[in-house]
Amino acid sequence: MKDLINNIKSSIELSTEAEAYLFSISKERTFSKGEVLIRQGQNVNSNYFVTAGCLRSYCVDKSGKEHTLQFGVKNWWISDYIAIHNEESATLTVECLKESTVIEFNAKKLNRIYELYPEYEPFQRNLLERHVVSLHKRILNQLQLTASERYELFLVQYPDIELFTRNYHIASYLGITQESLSRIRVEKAKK
Amino acid sequence: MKDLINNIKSSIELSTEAEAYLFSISKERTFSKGEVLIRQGQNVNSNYFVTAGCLRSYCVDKSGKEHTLQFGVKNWWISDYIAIHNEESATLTVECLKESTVIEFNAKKLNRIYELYPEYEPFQRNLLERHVVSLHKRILNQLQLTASERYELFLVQYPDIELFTRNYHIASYLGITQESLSRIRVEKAKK
DNA sequence: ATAGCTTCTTACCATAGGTCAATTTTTTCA
DNA sequence: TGAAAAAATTGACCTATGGTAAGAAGCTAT
Repeated sequence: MKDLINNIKSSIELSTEAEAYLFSISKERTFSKGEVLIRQGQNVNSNYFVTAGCLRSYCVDKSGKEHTLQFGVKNWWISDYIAIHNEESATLTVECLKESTVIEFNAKKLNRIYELYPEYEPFQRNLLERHVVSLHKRILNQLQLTASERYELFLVQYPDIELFTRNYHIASYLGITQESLSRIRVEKAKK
Repeated sequence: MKDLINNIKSSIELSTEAEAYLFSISKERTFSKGEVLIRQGQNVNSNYFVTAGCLRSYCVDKSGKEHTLQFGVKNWWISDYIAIHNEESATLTVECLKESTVIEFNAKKLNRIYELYPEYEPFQRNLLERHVVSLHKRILNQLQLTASERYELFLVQYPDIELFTRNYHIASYLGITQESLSRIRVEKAKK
């Protein structure tokens, strides 16, 4: 929880009251590899701030294939924002890829922080702006790069993630099959 | 400009002072087909709210291919948010696809509205949240749908856009070539 | 340590979509 | 309105990536 408070305080001034509120609506939790935090189809009540470990959010299409939307690593937030924003049940599943510690927020209560402590707004705005920028970049990369270029870039963006992800986690993030990723790795090793 | 004020007032309460500030940092402008509002490589000073018409933002890759990031239609904002947020020169070009009316904001001055009139924050937060949600959906669609499924979805999302876009505008948004889009249309017509 | 999973690799073939080039259609504007 | 330019279509061929299936390698739990 300290991690998050520091993270927030590095960009805005947070009153003791607001800090106390954040405490009161959250809970530090630890999940082990394979555990599911949010399950496609069920209600989404939580928004998670990752303090350690690695998680991912993905959806499963009609043919059963998984598609990874996001990896959640230290100091990132993860949840199903489509569901939260539209007040629908989850379109995504969030699962834990290695032992992780997160701060679980009640999404509805977190959303009330803006009325209660408007000082929090700039923090969230900055977060959302950065998120939009990274999504824009991801879309442009998907449009213009080949699979192996996307993989190279992925390795730069998430340097250690290969240590605790399965091949198909990465492949399904890049938009290719695990077999193709395997072939790409072989080609890369040849050089 | 009325359009925008109404748009804002439909979700938040806006003081007369804040309204006056918005007026003071913006200017209604009209662009005709083919005009460029922001050019890749140059400085980005503006953020545009579209009141009529249609624009698009795109980047050009090393091999000269264009990739459309976004279409800007009535009541949407368009600019190069990568450049604005990172304070870099433009990675995108924004061009006008048909005669359009926009409200041009000075991006830096618009950014000061949060200190001056914090009441504006919830409006922007809602906008950013919706934007994030639509980008998440777009990424998931790109990962799981075929080219022709993406085209069908596109037609639902932007019903009238085919009237004033070129084939390759749409193709480069969907991540295919214009030739492929042409073939997809032929197949669709056969049914 | 080893049985039993899960994941990864590899080989072969299939296919969606890309490339190039010629032709037709549409748009633009003098 | 009609010539020139731009865009769209089409055909022949190509390539990156997918699908399937079998075997190899890695984990996990007793």
